[in-house]
Amino acid sequence: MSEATIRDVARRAQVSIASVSRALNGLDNVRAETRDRVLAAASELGYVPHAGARSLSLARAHAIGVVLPDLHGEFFSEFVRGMDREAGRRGYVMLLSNIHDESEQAAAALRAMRGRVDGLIVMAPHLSEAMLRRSLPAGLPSLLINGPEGMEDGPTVRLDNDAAVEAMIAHLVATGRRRIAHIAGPEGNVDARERVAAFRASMARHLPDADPVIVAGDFSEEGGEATARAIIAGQIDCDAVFAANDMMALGCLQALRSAGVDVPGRIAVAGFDDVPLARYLGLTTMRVRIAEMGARAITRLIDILEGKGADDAAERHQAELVVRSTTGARAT
Amino acid sequence: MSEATIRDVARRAQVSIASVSRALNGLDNVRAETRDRVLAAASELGYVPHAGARSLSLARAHAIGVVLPDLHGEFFSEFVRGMDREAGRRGYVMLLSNIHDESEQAAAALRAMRGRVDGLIVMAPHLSEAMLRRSLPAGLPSLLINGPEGMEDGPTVRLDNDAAVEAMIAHLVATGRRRIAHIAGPEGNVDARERVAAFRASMARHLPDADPVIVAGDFSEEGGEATARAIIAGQIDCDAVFAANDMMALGCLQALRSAGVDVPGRIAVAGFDDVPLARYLGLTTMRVRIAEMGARAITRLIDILEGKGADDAAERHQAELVVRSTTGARAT
DNA sequence: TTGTAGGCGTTATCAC
DNA sequence: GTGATAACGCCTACAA
Repeated sequence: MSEATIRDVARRAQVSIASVSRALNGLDNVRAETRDRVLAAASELGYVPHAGARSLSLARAHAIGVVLPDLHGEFFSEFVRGMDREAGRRGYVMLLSNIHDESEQAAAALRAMRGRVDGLIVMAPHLSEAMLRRSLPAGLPSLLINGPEGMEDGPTVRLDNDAAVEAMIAHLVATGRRRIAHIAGPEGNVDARERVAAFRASMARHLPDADPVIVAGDFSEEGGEATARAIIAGQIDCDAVFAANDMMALGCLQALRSAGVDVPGRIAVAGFDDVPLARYLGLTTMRVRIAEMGARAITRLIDILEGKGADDAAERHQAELVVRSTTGARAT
Repeated sequence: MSEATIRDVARRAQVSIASVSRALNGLDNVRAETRDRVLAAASELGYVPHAGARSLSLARAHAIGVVLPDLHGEFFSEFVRGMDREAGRRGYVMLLSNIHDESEQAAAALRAMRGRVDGLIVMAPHLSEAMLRRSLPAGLPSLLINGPEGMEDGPTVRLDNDAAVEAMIAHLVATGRRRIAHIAGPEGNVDARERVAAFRASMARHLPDADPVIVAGDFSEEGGEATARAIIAGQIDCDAVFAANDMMALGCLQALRSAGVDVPGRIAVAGFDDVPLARYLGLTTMRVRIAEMGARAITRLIDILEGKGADDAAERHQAELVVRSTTGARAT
């Protein structure tokens, strides 16, 4: 019942455990015949090396810890898939952990990783820099994804929100929009903050005379619907809505249309992320290649772990403008 | 730089490592003053126990391995979230691994878990029984989710496809449908197979005179569209389509509607899973509470690990009929 | 109450 | 080429 150990294999093959280890790890200083005996014994016993013991002895777990906030749907699954694939390719396993809030629980999740992983990937758009510095285990190399500002002293991967927002504003302006409103994400979120700032900057560049309208939102459909109601009620005057994510854009889109507002005839609607729903409903948006970001994070972290040179770069990934039917030309 | 060990704490607190261990693990046979000295030393050094070493000595890793096929979107993320939450609550971490095909790679992924986890949760709707028996590590308790038939000798969680299909057929029949077509999923998939069989049985019960139409599909939108084309071309005569998952149902729905077919007036469309898109587009479907299934799997596995009695039950989870606008009354 | 020592399953450094 | 043996970091009898 209990698993065979290297000792059992040694006994059965009539050799020392040292030889078993050598044979199984493919070292060349073993006689061919010895190797065969060991291999045979191992397979007869169904022996599988104990990864825990192995990593203790090697001081290498061949595992990386991934700490994520509450992500949803395609975003989460694509991200994890990208990481898992790359990790698997390099011979690492992935230890996944969700953190839900700012509290102790996050620190605990990080602590629980010590001694089981060789490095950490942390996505924490809502954690503060102080919090992060306090709870990141000292000896563990870690890479931050979309982390808070001011943590660029270590390796980092993040979305280039400035370029993305600029691309969208340029598109809206090019298709004749002049009064563009932005639905922002939650304040605690770094991406949301960056997008608002980028929106301001971009608007100042393209439409210096316009007064940029910014509506508060929370990344949920409901936020978009509220904005739509305000537009319909005449409280917001705009000919385009650019939401900080797709769900808000879709909520807004649906509310506008069911109120009989012509989209894109009278008002253009655009989002951010390119969730499947966006494609399905023809929403213009910025596509984020999240699986790729995950894979890159893993690649860089493993490169660091395996000593392919220090790497403290702040890598920015570009989003891609996807024009669909919610931002066509405006009605004249 | 390199992490402090229990020895460093012992030295600093001027006690033996045994006392450190006792103090840190909350055993009561330590003098209060000793405990305080240890705690102080530990926190000064920022000491965090080495989980790997700990699990080697305890023979318990407090980790469970989760092996999944290629799942997508909300299905994957909800499932993982359900498991992660429950695991975290019980003090376990989750080791995630995707397997993509039937080959060696699956066996390797399972092997890589040995010595790092206490138990395994395997979701493998596409692996054969033989394959599974061959590669499941002997000494590792494992629980199968939606596994192949014939593996009910161990603990198991699966969807009750029979009841789900029966509920949907009953609903369709009750709303006046008589010629119901089923779009099946890929043949290698257990759920798809079960749904086809259940469809046959259910049809025989409700409409013994009807000749059940079954169209091949592959769980993708495209499969649904093909079916829609066949219907429009008159190759399939039906007044209702019940697809084995939502994506196919949605593909079919969209193709039908854009060809001007009245849904549900002329043809009713129903799916399976209740993905967010289904809710959004008003698709009638069977809701699968996947997070709950994940949580239950974790709960049961941990109960087994912690010796709360053996548990070889084959637990079936019920899906829930969600009636929306694609299956209203038919036009008369 | 505390400390010493052995063991968990490996790998690596020595001798031989 | 092979075999003892000392780590790796922790827990836990057993002794004191």
